[in-house]
Amino acid sequence: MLIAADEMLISRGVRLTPQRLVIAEYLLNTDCHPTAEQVFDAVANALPVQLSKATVYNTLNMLVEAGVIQEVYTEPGGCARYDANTMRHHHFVDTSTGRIYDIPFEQVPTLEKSLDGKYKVKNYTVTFYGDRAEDS
Amino acid sequence: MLIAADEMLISRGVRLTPQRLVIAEYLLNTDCHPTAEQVFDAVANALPVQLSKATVYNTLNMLVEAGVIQEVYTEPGGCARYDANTMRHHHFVDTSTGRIYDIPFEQVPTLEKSLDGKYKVKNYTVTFYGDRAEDS
DNA sequence: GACTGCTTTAGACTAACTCTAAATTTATCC
DNA sequence: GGATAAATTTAGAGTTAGTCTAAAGCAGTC
Ligand SMILES: [Mn+2]
Ligand SMILES: [Mn+2]
Ligand SMILES: [Zn+2]
Ligand SMILES: [Zn+2]
Repeated sequence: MLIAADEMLISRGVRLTPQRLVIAEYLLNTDCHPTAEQVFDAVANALPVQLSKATVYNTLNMLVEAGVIQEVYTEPGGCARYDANTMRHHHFVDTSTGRIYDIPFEQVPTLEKSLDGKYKVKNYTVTFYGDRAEDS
Repeated sequence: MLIAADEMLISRGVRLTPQRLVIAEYLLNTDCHPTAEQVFDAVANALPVQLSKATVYNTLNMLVEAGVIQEVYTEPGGCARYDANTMRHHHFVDTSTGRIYDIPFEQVPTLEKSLDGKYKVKNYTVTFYGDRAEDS
């Protein structure tokens, strides 16, 4: 069953528009970490009007601000990807397929405390690269 | 004392040109992880000729290929930074100054083994964000 | 129905590169 | 040293992933 985007947006104080609804609905129901371009392609023809790229970017930035999604960068020098998994988690990039998998935060030892007192760590990112077996 | 860029380049089979020499010399003697723009600004007037941005980018890519430097991305969506520290290491970004510090690899617990058998980890990156005290 | 304040749109603009084609430099051979 | 060939550099055009702008569309309020 689909996660209800309308309730999610309303609960975060975001005004509903058809554009916002389809974009949020798409993101809330995929785990494929799409780019802005991929979001545009996926939702454009679910709308009766011509969708603008500016609206896609504006909406994605809005959803990030509202805490509905996260912006993630997994490829050095690559473009932003969008992720409705807002739990703190890590990423694994399958370097042969390009697919991105979520790695639960608890599955990896915590690193905050590994730096000495000189560094006050507020946040950190871990991205793994390699091959994932059983790629179904 | 300065690290000798000419020997380093020759030993890697890179042809010497004045442009390559000043760029490599600059990078081998700083730990500030400069952007291409900053490299350009730092070396441009050490040369008797007009330096082209294309040469800076070409040379940086060359030095990466030759293993003399590393390209690192520490800010989400930000541009490439160049790093003559080619040891495997982590980065700490001071979010108030933007300065980037090297964190020795051994100072942080190894993460290769933390993922289950489904994932064959070939590489991973860890970037810390926060404040560094004693910022001299 | 007018006023107000979002929201959306097309397209101009930007930053960080990459590519191209011509000019310059460097290396090789005599 | 001079001819030739190959590599390098250069200015500027092109590209990609965005952001910004200004006008048009819509929604909620009086
Ligand atoms: Mn952004
Ligand atoms: Mn590159
Ligand atoms: Zn994710
Ligand atoms: Zn470094």
